[in-house]
Amino acid sequence: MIKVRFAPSPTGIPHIGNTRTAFFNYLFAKANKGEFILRIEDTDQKRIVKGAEKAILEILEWLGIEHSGEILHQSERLEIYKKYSDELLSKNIAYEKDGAVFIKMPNDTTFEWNDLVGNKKIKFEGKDQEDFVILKTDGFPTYHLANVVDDHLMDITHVIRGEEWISSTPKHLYLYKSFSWDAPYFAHLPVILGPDKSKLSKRHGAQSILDYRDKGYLKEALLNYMAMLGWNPGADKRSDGARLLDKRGREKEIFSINELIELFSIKDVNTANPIFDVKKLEWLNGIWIRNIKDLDKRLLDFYKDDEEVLKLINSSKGKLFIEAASSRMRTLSDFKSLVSTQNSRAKTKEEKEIAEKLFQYLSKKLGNDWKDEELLLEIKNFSKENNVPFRIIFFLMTGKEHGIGILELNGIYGKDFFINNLKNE
RNA sequence: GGCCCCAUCGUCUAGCGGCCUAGGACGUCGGAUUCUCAUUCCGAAAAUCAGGGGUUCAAAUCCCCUUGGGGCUACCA
Repeated sequence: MIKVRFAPSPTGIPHIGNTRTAFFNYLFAKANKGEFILRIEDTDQKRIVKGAEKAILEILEWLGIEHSGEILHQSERLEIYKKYSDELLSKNIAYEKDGAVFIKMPNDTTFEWNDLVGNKKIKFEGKDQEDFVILKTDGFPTYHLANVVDDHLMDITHVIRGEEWISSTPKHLYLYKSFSWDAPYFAHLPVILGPDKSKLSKRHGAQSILDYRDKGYLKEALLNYMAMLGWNPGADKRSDGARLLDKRGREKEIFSINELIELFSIKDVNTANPIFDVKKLEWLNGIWIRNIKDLDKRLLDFYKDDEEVLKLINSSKGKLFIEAASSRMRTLSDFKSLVSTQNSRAKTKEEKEIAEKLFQYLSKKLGNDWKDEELLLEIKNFSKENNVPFRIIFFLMTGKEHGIGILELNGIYGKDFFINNLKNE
């Protein structure tokens, strides 16, 4: 049975790259009816960041990346690593120096494996390998030891991790060999780069999934985007060998989590480093906002601490607001400004005169009942007769330069809203 | 520096020897629809497939070199 793991170290809040690694492990497990476990690699006591583990769990939970079984902490398994370190010491594969345990790397061995990403052989010569520490003076193991021991003990079949681990894979291979254990399959995912082709970092704006969540991105969009960064469903998924197409006949790129699970294959992961493009993420988020069936619930959750917006959504007009706003949102945070009745700026003197004129005009033509069709017709007439561009009229009537349509606002607030704005200083 | 990975429009990518005068998407620019802004629709510009050598009847696709980018080079992961 296939078993994979996500093994973050709590030394910081995971960014898009780390999270994608977790997601690919999850997709791989799900796609193969396997198991996905979570292991916290807290072996570097000095670098542990308070709250990091909590953030990791929060991210996974929010995205719906569920693990099975207990969450293991390497810091609670020190005796185990000590035991295996001793074993290598007794086998003369390891030696002690300055109170730490080192592995003596053999010069005459070639370390080679077939990497699942790109399906290629990667080879390192023993002579290029330096001895390395497996047990530190503080009694904690290094990643190399703990990782190999745990992966073996937990029957991990596939190690899917970031490409930054390629260089240390020979160390791991040697450890497996020294313990006479079978090594798992390895799949090294290319790291995601920032717009300037450097490693993704704070400089590239909000970096953790939590930040994106707080900015109003949907998990569906984030997951969809992360999956498409460096992966795409190969044509071989279809019996006729054709590409997956959408309704318009274009290559499909909007995928639900279930579709991703169904289509995911590690063979289809790209070998090149993709660059994170927030523009495409925004576009995807807009698509998902317009397609998600429970937008109202998402908004309620997103604005759970915002009384004002909450009241609006829960009001009898809530549905109309959401409907009117949905095509105009790229993130959930757009909702608030969209439904706000706050004037975007003051009217100029000239605009005030037009507003008054428009008010008189509409009152005269429409009387007491401002019906949609007539309202629209009269606005157009006024626009034409007085040579006032529609965008000015929109501003005068709604108080904003752009936003939800006049007819939609008429349905929500009725004529008083417009009159107020026209009369408003 | 050494070792390793990578290389198709600005970006994400399709492509696995003939279907490629290289397709799609984001972004950009035009246009249509439209009550502003969006949405939706249509169209355009945008890659001599990093460069150079091979192999082959035929190469974006295979091989080599160069260049460029990335990773590792810690008693960090």
